Amino acid sequence: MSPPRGGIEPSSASYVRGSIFMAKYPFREIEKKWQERWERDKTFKSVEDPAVPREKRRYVLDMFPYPSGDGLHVGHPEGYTATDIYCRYLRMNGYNVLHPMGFDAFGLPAENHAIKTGTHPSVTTHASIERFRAQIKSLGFSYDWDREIATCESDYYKWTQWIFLKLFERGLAYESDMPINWCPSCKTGLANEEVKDGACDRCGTKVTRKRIRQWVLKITAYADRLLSDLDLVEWPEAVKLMQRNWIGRSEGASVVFGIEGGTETMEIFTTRPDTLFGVTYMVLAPEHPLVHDITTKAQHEAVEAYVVAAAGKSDLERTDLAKDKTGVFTGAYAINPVNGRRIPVWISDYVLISYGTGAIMAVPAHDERDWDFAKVFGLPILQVVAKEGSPEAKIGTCGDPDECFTEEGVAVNSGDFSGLGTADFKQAIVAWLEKRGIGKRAVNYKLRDWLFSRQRYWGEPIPVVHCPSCGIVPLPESELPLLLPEVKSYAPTGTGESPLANIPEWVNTTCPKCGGPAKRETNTMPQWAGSCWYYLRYLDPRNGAAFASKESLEYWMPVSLYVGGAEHAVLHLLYSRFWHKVLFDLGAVGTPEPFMRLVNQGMILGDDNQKMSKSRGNVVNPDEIVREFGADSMRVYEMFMGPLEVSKPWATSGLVGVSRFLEKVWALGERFGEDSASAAPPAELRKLLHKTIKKVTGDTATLNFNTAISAMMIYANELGRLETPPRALWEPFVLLLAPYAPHLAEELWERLGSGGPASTLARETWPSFDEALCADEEKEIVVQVNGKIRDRFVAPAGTAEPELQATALARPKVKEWTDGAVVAKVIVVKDKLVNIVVTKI
RNA sequence: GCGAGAGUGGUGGAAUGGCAGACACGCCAGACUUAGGAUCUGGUGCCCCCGGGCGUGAGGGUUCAAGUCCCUUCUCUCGCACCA
Repeated sequence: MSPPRGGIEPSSASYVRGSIFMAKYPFREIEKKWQERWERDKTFKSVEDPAVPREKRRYVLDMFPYPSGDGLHVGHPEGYTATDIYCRYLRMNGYNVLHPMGFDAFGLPAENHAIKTGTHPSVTTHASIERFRAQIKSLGFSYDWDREIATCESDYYKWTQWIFLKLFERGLAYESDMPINWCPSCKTGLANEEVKDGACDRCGTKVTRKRIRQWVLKITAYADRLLSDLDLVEWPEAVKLMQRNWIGRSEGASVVFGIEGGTETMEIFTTRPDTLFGVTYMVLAPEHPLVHDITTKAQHEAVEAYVVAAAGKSDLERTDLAKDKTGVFTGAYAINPVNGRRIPVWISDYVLISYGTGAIMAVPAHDERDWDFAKVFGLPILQVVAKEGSPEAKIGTCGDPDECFTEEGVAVNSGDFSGLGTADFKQAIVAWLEKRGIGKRAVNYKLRDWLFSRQRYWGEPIPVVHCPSCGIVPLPESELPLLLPEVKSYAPTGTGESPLANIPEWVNTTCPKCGGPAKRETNTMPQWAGSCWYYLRYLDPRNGAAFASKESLEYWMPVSLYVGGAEHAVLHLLYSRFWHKVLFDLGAVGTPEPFMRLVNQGMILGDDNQKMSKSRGNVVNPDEIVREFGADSMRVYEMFMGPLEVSKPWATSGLVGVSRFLEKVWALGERFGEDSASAAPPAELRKLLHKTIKKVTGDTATLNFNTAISAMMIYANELGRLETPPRALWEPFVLLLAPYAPHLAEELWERLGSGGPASTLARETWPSFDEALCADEEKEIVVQVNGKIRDRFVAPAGTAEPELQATALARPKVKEWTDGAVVAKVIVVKDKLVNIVVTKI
């Protein structure tokens, strides 16, 4: 292939129609050629070679995409490019690398599109997958495509269903008919994690409350391990913190209060058992079962009205912090176990039925929310904690407080406990309560069980049947996969029933246990189900007997590096960890955590610094970029924009700069000729080469791609100054560039005559550097007087401090600043600087 | 409100406590050119009496030396938000 030089005819393949831009190098031919060759030769196929020691294996994973109808946007390739560069770098360093790609293919967008257009979601999903795959391939990523998976394929979701059965067997999947978050637009229930600011995370519609039968996964049973095992993984602290906050562990005590004149008792959870003497009222959530039992006749009507009103409110209305507290007195009184005091029991929607016991002891003096409530209803406020060292703390008693004090301090007005510090009091009172059997140490979590069923069509059917005589019966494993049936209408019913409920021939079945007539479960699984374990299927994607063989699990797991967007910090990453731990307990996987290291790539914003969106009209289409500038330019630009982890705006002008760099490299390759082989490399450039190898090696290994590219640009610029680049300076550079611009590098490598038609540089040895050559023989020494730079001179590297000091002090320019002053101190930093501290006379 | 992160030229961004602004875009000047989002060379933080002075959101502090460490404060982004 002889590239055109100078003028290019419009008919040339390098001419891009609709653009006045003309490439100097034929990236389109080059990229096509190498992509075809990699595919033909299966260059990036991963094999479990037992000869490769464990420390030379890496599993590098991208968060797989949901193939939407819109195709890829420029944000997708950012993470994919990062992992691809890293994988190519690892292979050149002798690692055996597993780097797969697949598709998260069940989900609502395809189903909604199907309803609108009448095309089956399976058809649109497969079309989208085709499109995504082609787009991803156009960027030249080194995936092992033989391991591609799609979560909507029955040989994949067979194992999603299998894992569900395991969860069910272990009592981790159960039915419930609690009120749930319901999205009226998506017409399905949502998990807590899918609700953001009271709205559906997907479509933004305000969620309502609905009571329907649901499948729920007992993720709370793993709360403690999900929390503590965060210490095992190398993840961004921000993500760990988000998960810790989401799990929300809090330690305290549960305390039982008796009800006056009755046998009922009321259990509450508190993190401040040291404030028990300050309880002036109690509050039950409106849904609390005790409400009906203890409400007095006189209060019955008011209470009933409040309960009905609360039930009709959305969570958002109930949890709006700005609104005033509301509530109703039940007429009942509880007895404070620590002092026998009689305290009124109220109901209010500021107490949540789903946390703790759904009931609280109210200590208005030391809790903002109780304070607000007490102020609204004129309830007494009794201070029982005083600031350490305050006069109240000393005398152990005090008057009415005029503000709420929520910090720790010293107990007052607390009987024998007065004078104790908060921490000591907590220990003492828990012991006191435990001795009397009316309370104990307790731990509570914000984390709720995971609402797992969706009232929609395009998802994995839940593999259980409902039998009138046997109850809920799981399908035997041999009946998996339970296929998603073809339907004529997959429109959601909106009633809380899945469209599957309308297919009698599918719903009506026989009970696997008793053989009698039974009905299939008609809810489907949420989109998260398939993505919970896909990283395991890549290990052994065609295995019909297990989700993955023991050998493949043992060979590759855990994932060494996982790259994806921060939006999954809680959702996918928490769910996935949960399933993995269940599989670990089953002995099905060998590691407690799936993803050892996690990196979140930053978002690529539009050139207006706003989130890319169709409505803003600032979306950049990667296809156009690849067509006009080539995949290599796209890859290198996305990595050159800035650090991987931060958000940064797209600027096509910046892309042009990168494109020019690659063109310069191509032109350098053109200049490389016969005489290059023997040309002696200039010493300075040889040093620069070794410095560049060192910099690019270090920066690639640590994913600091932007500075690695900068180093390569500097080197290419210097190399460009030479008449003919010597081979010894050129070859290693081509290898350094290879992970970043693989198509261009392969072509240049081939032109170097390095191999036959089947060859590739994908497994060539990464260049090494000579540390001695990276060091400068001469150093520029900066001379400061009182911290300001006044002069500089060159000294041999390693010159001793006293010598540097003497040289600096003798410099005429320095003397101008030190004359007529007393040199108080001289600081010398070897190879760097001399700072002369003077005091004026 | 609570928690986390970030503020550096006209722009994206570089800087183990030791030359602030690498690299790139843009801009200016020149060269080459029928032409150009082409190429090459040089310049480009601000002010200036051309000696120098000032500069990393603002204000303080530690240090011989601070973009970097500490305190205060402002702004922006993200997460959580009556979880007792």
